[in-house]
Amino acid sequence: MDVELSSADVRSLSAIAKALADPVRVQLVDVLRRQAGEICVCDLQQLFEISQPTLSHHLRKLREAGVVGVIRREQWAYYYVQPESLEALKQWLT
Amino acid sequence: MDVELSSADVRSLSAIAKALADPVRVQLVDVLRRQAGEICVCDLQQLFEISQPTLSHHLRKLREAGVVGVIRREQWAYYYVQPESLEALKQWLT
DNA sequence: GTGTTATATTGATGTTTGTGGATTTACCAG
DNA sequence: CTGGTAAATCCACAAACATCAATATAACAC
Repeated sequence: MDVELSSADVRSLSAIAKALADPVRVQLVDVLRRQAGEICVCDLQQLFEISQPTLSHHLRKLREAGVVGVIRREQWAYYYVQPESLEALKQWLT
Repeated sequence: MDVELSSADVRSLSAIAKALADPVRVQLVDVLRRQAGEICVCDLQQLFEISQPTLSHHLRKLREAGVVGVIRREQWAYYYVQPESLEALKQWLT
């Protein structure tokens, strides 16, 4: 595509970039993408040396940007990457 | 590549994302990439409805992240995209 | 019901950010 | 040298952010 970005595009792209603008969140997305499936928050906790509220905060940021989704089963929450959001950024970078 | 990200990779990727985590900067990069050459700051001023110090601030952020470079000729400063930096992010997203 | 576990939210704190007015630096033209 | 212009830096301030302790919510086990 070669048309100008709409202001909606600009806002959307910068929002996705903002979601990735933290080392913890880049690593979270990396782990989730590698998994190619869902990961329980309880498992993420062991991979990151941050407090539980901080992890929850970062997952929320990613969720609000549409980068990840969550499904709750029983008492657990399973997160997964939503590839479309990252695809938009990738396309723009191409 | 399918190896784990090093902590340097993580920091580098999040730093580039951070540089793109603002609508003004996304638009700046978009304009610069479209141009496929150098653009004078004096021309950028007319495209953006922000003060000169604010524009300078955003260009500095992009510069510090290695996303853009600058060359000074006479009394003007010409900015250009450094594609390698964006390529790293794009590769990770792929 | 009580107790336990998983996750989210609240509240507080220190840090970073975006913004623009005022100033400075650097370069050019007389 | 003086005057003018381009761009960066300084300064202040409000808003957003990352972090974690404390608390709340929700689902399970008994």
